[in-house]
Amino acid sequence: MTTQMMIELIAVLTAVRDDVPQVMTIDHGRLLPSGPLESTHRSLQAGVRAWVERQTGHPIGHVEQLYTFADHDRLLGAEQGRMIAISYLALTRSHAGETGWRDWYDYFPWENCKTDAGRDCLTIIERLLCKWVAGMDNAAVRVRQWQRCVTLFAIGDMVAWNDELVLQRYELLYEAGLVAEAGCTPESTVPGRAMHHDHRRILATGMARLRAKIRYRPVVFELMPEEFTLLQLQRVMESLSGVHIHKQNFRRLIMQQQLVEETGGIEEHTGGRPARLYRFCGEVRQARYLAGTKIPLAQP
Amino acid sequence: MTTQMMIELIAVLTAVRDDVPQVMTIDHGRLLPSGPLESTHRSLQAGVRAWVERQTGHPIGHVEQLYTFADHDRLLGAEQGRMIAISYLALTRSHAGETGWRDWYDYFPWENCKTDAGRDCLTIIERLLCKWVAGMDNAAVRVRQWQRCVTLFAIGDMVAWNDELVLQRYELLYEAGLVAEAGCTPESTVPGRAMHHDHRRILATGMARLRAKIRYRPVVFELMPEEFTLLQLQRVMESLSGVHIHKQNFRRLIMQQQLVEETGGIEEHTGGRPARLYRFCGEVRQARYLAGTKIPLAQP
DNA sequence: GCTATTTATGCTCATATTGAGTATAAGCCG
DNA sequence: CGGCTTATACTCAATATGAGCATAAATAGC
Repeated sequence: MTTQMMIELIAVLTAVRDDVPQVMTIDHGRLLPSGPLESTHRSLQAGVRAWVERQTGHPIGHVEQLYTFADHDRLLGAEQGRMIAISYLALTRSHAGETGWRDWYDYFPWENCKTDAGRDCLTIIERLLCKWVAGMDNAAVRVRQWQRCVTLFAIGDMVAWNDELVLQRYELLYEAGLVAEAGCTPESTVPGRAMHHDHRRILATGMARLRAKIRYRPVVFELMPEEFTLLQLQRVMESLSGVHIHKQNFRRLIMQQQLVEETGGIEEHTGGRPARLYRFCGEVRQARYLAGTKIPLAQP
Repeated sequence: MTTQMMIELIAVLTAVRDDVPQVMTIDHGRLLPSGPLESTHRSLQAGVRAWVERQTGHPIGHVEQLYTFADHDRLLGAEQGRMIAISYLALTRSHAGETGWRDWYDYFPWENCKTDAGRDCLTIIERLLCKWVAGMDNAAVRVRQWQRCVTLFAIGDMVAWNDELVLQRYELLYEAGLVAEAGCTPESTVPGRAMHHDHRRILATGMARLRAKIRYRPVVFELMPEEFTLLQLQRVMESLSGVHIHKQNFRRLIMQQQLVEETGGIEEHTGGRPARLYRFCGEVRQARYLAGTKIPLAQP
């Protein structure tokens, strides 16, 4: 009855470079950093850190658990028992061009609504989903699924785009047969890079978690350099969420929450008036850290 | 190097009975329902459902993953490899007095700030924590730990009580040696029932997750009967969060979000004017479901 | 030097949301 | 009937939010 299991640790390691969110990959972008839990690992987190740091050389800041999977897809041999995958979200500061980093939006172009490429991709998806539901026999099912498409992809502006529904959107596209999870279908009809196994889905889970978390916890600062201007901070937030932010309101909210303090330094090369430099000071203000953070994320 | 693992599934099954949140236990309240993942289970969720329904007879509504643990405390024998525990939060409607149900606040009396018993417990904790930090050598550490106590337990009204920090509070008490996790220390100085292994900690994780989730997703309705009055709904929310809610504002927010619709029925025996009965209608309004829910949770 | 352009930063204003309270309705109990 | 309870509608002030105007201070082109 009871079977022994193999445990695999998988990391969605994210950094932001030149205002583009990136994820660490191996195998030419087809796999996330991952490896089996070993007896030398003192804990699951330690195991993830070991695997990731072996591949990047970076110390990782924030690490948090994402999800534990054990689908029947993940069966090993009949006698060997099942494979269980424990996934983690890890954040690190900007890197100096090591290999393995790939843009988030290479895998999920439709999630980058800020850019023309993202909007074009959404147009394609809209048409394909329309065709998908049109081909359904049952009218009630057709209506319900179209409703789902409309809310998830904000079709027709009836509903606002919700940037946190990365996973739900991916799963809808997967159900509709518009993405190839295993990468073995070269005629995948929606733009975007595929990954092996369910790694693309795990990446979606990590993106969704991070987009949700930056709204109420000051985790963005794990991705920022020691000193930064407020516009740099805003650009990072925007690139992660894929949504525009009203500049003046963003500053207002950041300042009034006292998450940052001036370093006294000035960034000269802004292309305009020089900007003040700030540093994160929420670590010491533990009260505020636990109380949570608010970020204004407006619609395009 | 790579070791095989035993997987244990653990459920924090919650229901609300007579406005008191309860958790399903076994072994006279000393363990959460749990059992090993078996090869007959089609998925992890299915395994949890199987274990829980075997013990309660109830169909469970909402099930969501909480956390996966693999502490070194959880070692089996040297050769047998480690034990991994995957915990789940499960919700079910009110039950008719089966055995095994225990009040949340038997284990965490201090989390029930609404009641006098809860406030008394907090007074005791405040004194004990004060003594704990006073006994520290390093002044800097003492200040930092006292700051932590103040923010987590809202000591001295400098910070508002945050009902979601159940786990952080428990871990602080544990660090301070004020609770006995294994239940083998009869002289545990803080009120509250103990559990075996780390089950009390897992319960804390579940409580924290549920308290956080009811604020932005309509999961409360999983705990409600088919028809209910708005006061009944409010009482359930209050008992889960352990915090008072302003009645009129609560109604306003629930109504304007259109999460419920009138059934046309009337609850006569309210002790005052009869109340209208409502039912949850958010399942059909998927847009609103995905968009999220807001609940006003004020301070005492 | 002057002007257009760019970014930084301060401030205003209408609107929406929230917290708190008042007022009235409609049942029960003695 | 008056006194109690709960239900429900509405008001009002304080805050928060979304959107925009205005000014400051740099650079680039002429």
